[in-house]
Amino acid sequence: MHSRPGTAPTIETIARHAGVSTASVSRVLRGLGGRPDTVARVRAAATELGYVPNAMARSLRGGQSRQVTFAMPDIGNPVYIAMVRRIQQVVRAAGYRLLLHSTGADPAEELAALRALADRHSDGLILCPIRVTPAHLEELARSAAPVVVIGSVPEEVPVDSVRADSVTGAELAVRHLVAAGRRRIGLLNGPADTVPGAARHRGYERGLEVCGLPHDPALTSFGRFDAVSGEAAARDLLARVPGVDALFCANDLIAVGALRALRGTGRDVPADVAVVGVDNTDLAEACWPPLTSVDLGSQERGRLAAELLIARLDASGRPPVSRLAVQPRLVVRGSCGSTAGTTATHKEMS
Amino acid sequence: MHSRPGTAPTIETIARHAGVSTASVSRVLRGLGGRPDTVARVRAAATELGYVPNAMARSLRGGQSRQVTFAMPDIGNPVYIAMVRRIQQVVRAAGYRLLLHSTGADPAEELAALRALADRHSDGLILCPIRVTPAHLEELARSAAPVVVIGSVPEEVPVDSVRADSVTGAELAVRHLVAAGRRRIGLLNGPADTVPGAARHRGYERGLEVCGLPHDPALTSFGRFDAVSGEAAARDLLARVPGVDALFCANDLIAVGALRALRGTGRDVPADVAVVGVDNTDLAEACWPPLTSVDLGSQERGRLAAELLIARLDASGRPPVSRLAVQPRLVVRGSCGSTAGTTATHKEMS
DNA sequence: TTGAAAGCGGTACCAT
DNA sequence: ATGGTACCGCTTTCAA
Repeated sequence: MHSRPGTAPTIETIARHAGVSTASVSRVLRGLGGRPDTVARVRAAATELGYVPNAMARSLRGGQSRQVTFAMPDIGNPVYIAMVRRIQQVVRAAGYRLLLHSTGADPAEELAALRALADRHSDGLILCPIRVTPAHLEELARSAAPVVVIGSVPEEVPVDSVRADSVTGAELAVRHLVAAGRRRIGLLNGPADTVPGAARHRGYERGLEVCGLPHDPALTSFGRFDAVSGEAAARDLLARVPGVDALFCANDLIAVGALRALRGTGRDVPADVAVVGVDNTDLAEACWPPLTSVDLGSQERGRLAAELLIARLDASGRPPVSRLAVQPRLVVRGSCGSTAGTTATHKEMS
Repeated sequence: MHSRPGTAPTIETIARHAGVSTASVSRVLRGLGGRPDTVARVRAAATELGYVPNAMARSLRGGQSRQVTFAMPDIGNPVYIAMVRRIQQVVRAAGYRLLLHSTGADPAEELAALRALADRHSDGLILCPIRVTPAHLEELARSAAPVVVIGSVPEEVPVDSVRADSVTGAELAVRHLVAAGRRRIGLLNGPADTVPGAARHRGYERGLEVCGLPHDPALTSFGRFDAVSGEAAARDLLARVPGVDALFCANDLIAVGALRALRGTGRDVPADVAVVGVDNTDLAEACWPPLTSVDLGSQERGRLAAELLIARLDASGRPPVSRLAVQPRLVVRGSCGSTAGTTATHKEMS
C-alpha cells in the first residue's frame, strides 16, 4: 500500500545520505552548479531514496502554486471541453497544472471561483462567465491573482479578455438561412439575461433587418443552453407557429434538441425546416443531419486566453491589458441549405 | 488589478491588528474556543482586512493538500465526463478539490499520474487506465498516496477498485441483437490490447457462442475508441462483408462513427443494419437513430470510486481493500430492434 | 484562555 | 563551491 506520512525522504534525508548540507542538495537538484563529485553523490542519494520534492513546501516558499484554474459554465457542453483541450496544452507546456471548475452557470459559483484566488492555491484564473454582474466587476477589480475572461467585459474594467463575436456570428447564420430561401426563421435562445443569450438575440435581429425581413417576436423563445430545453422550446414554437421554415439555435446542444423535436413532429430537416447551431462542436458531426453551425473559435479563444494568462504570470513587467476578439465563421453542413440528405459537406465562409 | 505578492494579510497581520498572538488568531479562526471579546476582535480584524488563509501553508503544515486527482483516458469522451460529474459531487462534499488529468490513453501518462502523487500536491488518485501493464502494478504497489482504480486489477494487487462487467455487457448486446433476428453481427472494437477492448471482445464471442452462432473473425475489427476510427472501421467492414446485419460497437463514439459510415453507404438503421453502442452516454440520445447502448454504470462507478477514496483518506484506521463491481444493463433505443424510426423508447433489462 | 516557539520542506541569502 | 540559517504562513504543543 501507500507509504505512511512522514516516511517520504526530504532534502534533509538526502543531505545526510550524501554527507552534504541541505543547501547543497537544493542547489544540485535545481541544476545550479556544484563540484562534480558533490553533484554525483547528491544525485545518487536522491535516486536511491526515490526523492521527490514536496510541491506544497515549494509553493509556500516560492509564493506560487504552479496551478491555474479554468472555470466554465458546464463541463457537459462539448464547447468547453474543446477549450479545455487547448488551455491544457498551453498551461502544461508552461509548467502549470490545470484545475477545472464547472460552475453550473451559477453566478455565485463564478464569484466563488474568483474569490478562491485569495487562498493562493491557484496562480491565476481563466473565467468563462455566462453573465457579468456588477458583483463580477467588483471581484475582478480586487482579484488576488491574474484573471483572463473568456467573454465580454466593459471597457472600463482593466482585465485581459478574449471574446467571440456572437452578434456577427448569429447574423451570419440568419443571412445564410435567408440566402437559402428561408423566410420564417425562429430563434431558440438560452436565457435572455446572459451575455451570449443577449448577443445572439441581437445578431438574429440584425440579420433579419439586414435582409429586410420583419421581426416577429412570436418566433423567438428563451430557455436554457441545453438539449432538453432546446427540444421543449422547439416543440412549443412549432406548435405555436407551424409555418416556421428555419430554426436558429443559440448553441449546438439546443440544436440537437430541436432536431429531436422536429423528428417528433414528422418534419424533415432541411426540406421542411432548416437548422443552424452555434459553437461547431463535435456534436454537429455526430447528429443527423449534420449540423450547420457557427464556429465562434472556441479552440482559438481557449488558446489565446491561456497564453494571455501565462504571459501575465511569467512576465516580470506588467504587460498591458489585452482585449482580443476572435472572428466567427459559418460551417455549412446538411441541416440547412439545399444539399439535403447527403453526407457532411464542408464549406466555410468568413 | 490584482495585489502584489506579499501584500495579502496573514495571521500575523490579524494578530497585530487585534492585539493578540498568532496562535490565538489561528484558534479563533478555526473555531476553537477563546474569550468572547478576543474572538470578536480577531473576527473583526479578519473581516476588515479580508483575510483568507493561505492554502499552501496550511497544506504544508497539515500534511495534506485537500486535492484529489481523477486521471482518465480522454476528456473528449462523454462517458468520462459523466464520471467526473459524480466524482466531483462526492469529493467536493468531503471538502476536497478535484484535479482532472486526461492521459490520452497513454500508459506513460498514467504512470506519470501515479508517480506525481509523490510530490504531495494531491492526497489521492482515481485512476481509470485503459491498459494495466506490469509497470502499472509496480507503481500501484509503491504509490505515495491512496489510489482507487476504475477498471480491473489482478486479485493480488491490494488496491481499491470499481469495475464494470464489460464481458457481460457485450454479451447482453449480442444476445439482444440475435433475439431481434440478426445473424451476421460485426464487432467494431477499440485496441485489442486494452482491458475494455479485450473484455468486450470476449463478451462478443461469448454472446455468439451462447446463441449458437459461428464466430467469423472477418466480422471483427480493431481500431481506436473514437468516432473517426469507428467510421473508418465500419466502412472497411461493410466493404469486406456486405452482408453484415448488425454492428456491435465497443463504445458510443465508435457507434456514432459507424452510423455515419452506414449512412454513407446508403444503409438504413436499423432496417438493414442494427447498431449497438456501449456506455450509454448523452451521445446515444443525440444521434439518429437514437442509439441502443449498454450502460456500464459509469455514473455509479464514478460515485463509488470517489466514495472509496474519500473513505480511505478520512478514515483513521486503514479500511480493508474493496473490490466493487457494477452490473451492466442494456438501454434499448431505435438503432436496433423492431421499433425503428420512433423517438427513444427506454426498456431496461438486467 | 493565551502566548512563545517549534516545526512542515523547501529556497536563497550571506558568510566562509 | 559549500554550509548555516532565516523565512514562506499556518498549526499545535507546552507553559504560563
